[in-house]
Amino acid sequence: MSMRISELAQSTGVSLPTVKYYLREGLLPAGRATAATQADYDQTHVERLRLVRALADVGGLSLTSVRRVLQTLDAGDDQVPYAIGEAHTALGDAQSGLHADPAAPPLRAITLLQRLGWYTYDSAPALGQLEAALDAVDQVGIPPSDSVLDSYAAAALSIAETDIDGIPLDQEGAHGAGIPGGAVGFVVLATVLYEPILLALRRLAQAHVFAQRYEEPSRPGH
Amino acid sequence: MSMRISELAQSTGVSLPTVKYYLREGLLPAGRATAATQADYDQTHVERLRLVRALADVGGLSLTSVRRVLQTLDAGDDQVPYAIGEAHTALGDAQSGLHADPAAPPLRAITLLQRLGWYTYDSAPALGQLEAALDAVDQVGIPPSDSVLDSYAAAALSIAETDIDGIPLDQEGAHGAGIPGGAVGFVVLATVLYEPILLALRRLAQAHVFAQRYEEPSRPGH
DNA sequence: TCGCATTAGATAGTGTCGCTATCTAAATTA
DNA sequence: TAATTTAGATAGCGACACTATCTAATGCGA
Repeated sequence: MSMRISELAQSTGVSLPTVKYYLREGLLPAGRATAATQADYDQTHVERLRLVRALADVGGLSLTSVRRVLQTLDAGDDQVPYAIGEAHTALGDAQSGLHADPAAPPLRAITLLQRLGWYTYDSAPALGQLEAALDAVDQVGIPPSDSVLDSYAAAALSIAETDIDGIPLDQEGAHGAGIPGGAVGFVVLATVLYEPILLALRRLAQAHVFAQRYEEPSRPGH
Repeated sequence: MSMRISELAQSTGVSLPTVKYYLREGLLPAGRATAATQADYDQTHVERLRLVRALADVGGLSLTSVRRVLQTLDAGDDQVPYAIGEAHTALGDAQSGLHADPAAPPLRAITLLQRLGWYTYDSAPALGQLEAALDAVDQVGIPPSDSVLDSYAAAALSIAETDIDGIPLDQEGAHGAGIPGGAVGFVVLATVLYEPILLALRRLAQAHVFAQRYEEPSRPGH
């Protein structure tokens, strides 16, 4: 299904100048050139473009991080045991401006994981993120108790099991042709794109629990 | 404990020009003026400044969102039943660039909540966020099954219960003097600042589950 | 008391990010 | 053939979060 650049823009809702910009930035592969001023695009471009927008808008990644994720996806290294590591490396510390002192070892995070009995590999970017988050929260004066951390960890573990269960074992996944399948691809996408779902559900659950506990005839909200 | 602006900057690790910028932007209250070119700052300023940095850096909020959160905190409306609503309103859609069509009702989100039997109040910003996230994830080709959503929801519910349990019932909370206590304050801060902890734990849990399942004595061959 | 550093307050400049606009020459399509 | 579209290049723009500079007043130290 061949299309021109203007159709590609139209069918994804992305403006034409932006499509050109993504091409320049290497976020979208060039079309098949048919002449000096003409190129053909197809369904893979549509899917790739939608993926870029999803990672940027929903996942909140910078275009630099999007590019890194796409590279990991394209590498197609579908060795399941490495998928998580590669996924998290691709995401890097893109998630937030958490950096603390990258030199200092994330002691509190490591201590917590040991208490939980979780496997750790020291270079995990998430360790640094966890450490920075714990530090910040302490400084603000609302340090989570160990039991709160345990609750969070238990919930995180259950989510992670759901995530891992979802990994497609057949190499080429079910998703679109513009998006490499396999374990790495799935893990990257699920990690980033299910995140906002989880966060939204947490907030909705807060409202639900709240309503239940403080049930009153009059409605909250405004 | 009185201090000058340069000490305030020093003791928080924020550059002096940035402190002045925050003062201009209304993110930090002015010091007590002692003369035309002199003002005193104290511990509340230190705490407020740390809070601003935590919300911005760890929570990933824009300074505009930070200002909104601070206003909610300062309003000091500690009516427990409204805390969640106000907290989420203050956070608004600051979390990500999720906006979809704000006119269209978030049908899928509402349907999901009904299936879960969760209380909904229609204006919840999180509903729109959930809807946008679900849409995006579908378009990319990795739609979550109902059972995945149920798992996520169960985990979210358990986290929310932990969150609500943590609300200090005594009005003025235990945290610093620069940070209003009470239910609204706690909920706002816990919602934003525990988020990165949860996300980091999820990733670490993924690595843990992964390691357990694919445990192998030697490196897997090719 | 002299003199230098610090300060408040105002205004202007900087660098990054994610586009958006314009231009040219070639090719397509009507 | 004339109008439109395109690739490719270059330049501009608006938001954001600072950062720098200036002025006049003040503190504080010797």
